[in-house]
Amino acid sequence: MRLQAIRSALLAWYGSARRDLPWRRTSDPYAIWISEVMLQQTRAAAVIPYYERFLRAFPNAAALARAPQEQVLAMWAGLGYYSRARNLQKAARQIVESGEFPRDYDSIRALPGVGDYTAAAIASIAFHQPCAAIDGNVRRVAARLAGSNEAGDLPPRLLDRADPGRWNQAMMELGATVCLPRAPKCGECPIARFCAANSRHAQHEFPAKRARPHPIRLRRTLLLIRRGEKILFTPSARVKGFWDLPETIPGARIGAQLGHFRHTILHRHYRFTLRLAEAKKIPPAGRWFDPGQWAAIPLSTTAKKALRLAP
DNA sequence: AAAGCGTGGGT
DNA sequence: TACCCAAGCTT
Repeated sequence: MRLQAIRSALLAWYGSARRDLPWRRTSDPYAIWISEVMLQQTRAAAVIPYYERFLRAFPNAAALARAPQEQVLAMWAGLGYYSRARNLQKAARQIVESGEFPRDYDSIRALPGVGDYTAAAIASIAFHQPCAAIDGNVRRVAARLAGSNEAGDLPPRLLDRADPGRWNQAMMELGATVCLPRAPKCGECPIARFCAANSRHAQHEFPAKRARPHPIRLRRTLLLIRRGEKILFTPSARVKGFWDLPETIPGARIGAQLGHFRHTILHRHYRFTLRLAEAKKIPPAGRWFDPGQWAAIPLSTTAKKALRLAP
């Protein structure tokens, strides 16, 4: 494999074709860490507004460490995989405790919520350490390049030791914009001439696809219970740490149907019906929030969708 | 080590 | 509509 020729071709392409993403304008390890955690299993386009708001609210590890967890979850609401937000804050407290952001791969890897990929990304981008960051994009690019689903040794061999952070981002950018999972744009690919899969017209064979759990369809009713401007919320039955509209309240009088919406949580496909209701006795865990408070509390996505239907 | 964890955009 | 799957980590 012509490693140096591949490096030159990909880096030349990255120099001219990369997207302008906000986390590429910083060299602050804290900001790079936040962006990498937000990007776990999440598209760049979805991350951008969250990244900007989060850094404004919590500009450094100390600010994140001292914030109430409710405020951190409220900022994360809608981004998904909420254990990321809890781990982020746990890690921020460790960083403040230790006095500085960890600078080497092993110490970064030891932070809660940071696995092999994220540690390598931070170490290479923020600290110029020679670590290959291997995410889903890089695995796919490597598998096609080598024409094999056992190409795990390729990313570290290919890593550009002169600028590992830039190299890792170039590999991921190629996977995210050109070497796409279902319909790769091989005609636009700067390294197609080195690609074993492309030469055999076998791009679709890589990577091997995994089995998925079969979908489950569910129906649920949410209740809209008002007291003046305030609405009754209860702890979410689906997403830990979030507030949702109640589903059932003993003795409640169920009234008019206000609308429907769909919501999927992993393989569970819900169809929700929103109904007006009145309740004499409310559950002890219930709390009343008016619209002015909704931005400051962790509100589940189902509650947000339901409230859009409320007259 | 397989399974659980969210959501939204693309096809 | 239905399905795919994304800059993964934890237990």
